[in-house]
Amino acid sequence: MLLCVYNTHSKNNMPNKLYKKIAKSTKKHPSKQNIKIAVDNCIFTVINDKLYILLIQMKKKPYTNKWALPGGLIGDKETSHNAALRILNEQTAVSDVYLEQLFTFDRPDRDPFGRVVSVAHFALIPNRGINLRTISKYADVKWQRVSDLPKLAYDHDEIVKYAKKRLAWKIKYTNVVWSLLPEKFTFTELQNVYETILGKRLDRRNFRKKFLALKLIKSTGKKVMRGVHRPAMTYQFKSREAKIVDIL
Amino acid sequence: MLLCVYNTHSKNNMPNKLYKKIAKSTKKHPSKQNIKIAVDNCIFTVINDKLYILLIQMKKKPYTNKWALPGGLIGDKETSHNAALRILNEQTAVSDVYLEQLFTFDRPDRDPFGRVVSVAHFALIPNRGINLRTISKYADVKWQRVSDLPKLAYDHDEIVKYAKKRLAWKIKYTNVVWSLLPEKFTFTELQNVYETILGKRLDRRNFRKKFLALKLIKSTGKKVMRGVHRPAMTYQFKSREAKIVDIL
DNA sequence: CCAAAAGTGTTAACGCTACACCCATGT
DNA sequence: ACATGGGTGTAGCGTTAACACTTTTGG
Repeated sequence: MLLCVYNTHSKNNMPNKLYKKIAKSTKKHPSKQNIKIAVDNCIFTVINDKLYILLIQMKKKPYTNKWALPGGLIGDKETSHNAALRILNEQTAVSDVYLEQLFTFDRPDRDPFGRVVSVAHFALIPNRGINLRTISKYADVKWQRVSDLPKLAYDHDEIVKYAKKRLAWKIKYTNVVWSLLPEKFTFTELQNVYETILGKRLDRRNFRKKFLALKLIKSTGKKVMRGVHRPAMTYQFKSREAKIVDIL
Repeated sequence: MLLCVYNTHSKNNMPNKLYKKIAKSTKKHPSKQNIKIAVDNCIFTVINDKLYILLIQMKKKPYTNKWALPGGLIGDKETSHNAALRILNEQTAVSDVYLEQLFTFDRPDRDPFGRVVSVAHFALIPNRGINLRTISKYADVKWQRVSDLPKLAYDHDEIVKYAKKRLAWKIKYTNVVWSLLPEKFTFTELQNVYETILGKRLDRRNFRKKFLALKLIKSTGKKVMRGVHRPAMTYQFKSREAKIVDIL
């Protein structure tokens, strides 16, 4: 099942005729404003019950070999949402993604190459055998444990900090967990995601009770072995769409 | 955050098609970007227990005489926050203001004059004898009841809709109410703000109990007459800073 | 038999909701 | 005296948090 999540602010009504009209009339804004606008993605996933974000390694000075969030300028006819999807696709080729606008970072000195305002985005993807690919612009790409982040380029430390907060909130008050999990998962796996993100242990019985009461997931009827012990029932989400539900 | 979820297996898989189109047309990073960046303010206040927002009346075509949110381009060395403050000041001359970034609206066709991305801001100000002033750029300025809004220019309807949601959330889960109230206020006034914003009536005793338990406000010791009935105690906030507290 | 995680209920404390009567004032 | 909003307490209910033993498997 392929899934794209769009927020309502990036409506899909962008007829090409309109682009042309816009292109023709762009001189009507008198200002000599010289600011570029970009997108940076904070992409989370869970691998072996640990939380990771995607980092790229930069080539250009003064950030040579520094790690940073993947990003890039927005196209003239592109929404920031689509720019974020495009950039996400450059590294991951995933399609099953939860994506939302995070915050716009605009300190005038945040980019040494000139004034660039960044519309940071926040993505959650399940770790289903994603093949990372490095594009020529970057030296490398990798998944980095969130609990062990290096100092990042630009103001990306700040963006990640903000994104972590948003993630903790999201997971508590919405059902976005589905976007971090494989299609079938055990209750322990589900709980581990919560414990990792919230940074605290939860009572197994209470967690199970509460989560089942939300009626978001159903048993698949199949059990799975996850080690030398009793097999665990697997579950799946009944529906994969964004909802606001008070979870924990 | 409002979300639309599209399943690409379904018949009407607009997003996926659109995504591919965009991905193709903007594959390479745009070297020369022609996008302006602006700020729009959604400024709330409470007057006589009713919720209002500040609107300006436009002069230029095609929006002549239409109402809109006050806004303007960001200066080359200015943060969007400061731009929002500057613009707020053009109309209101208030200093006691709660201001935060709301969302970045970036539909390519949102501005008929050219591509302008707007970092919408959200402001709450107390109604302490604010004198509105119209600047020459606009035909007029006014406070407009939120329950009775005209159709606005650009995508400002959408911005206001989003801001109203954010306000309802903020008032429930943080202590920002202080920014909508005068220094001293009665419990009924406080409750009226909540009822107006949440759009429902609240039980007087429970509201009082709950709010007092938060220990955010204290009695001033002075009573005030608000009509032909028993005088009411006035209260004030102990501290006027942003906190997250579960209120209602 | 042992280790290791899966699975399962009950109780006590707390918080929330619902609800009705007296008080202080100006006319 | 009366109309108007100000001010107050309690009881029932539902939700949450704390807590321990049995089951299933592979080695």
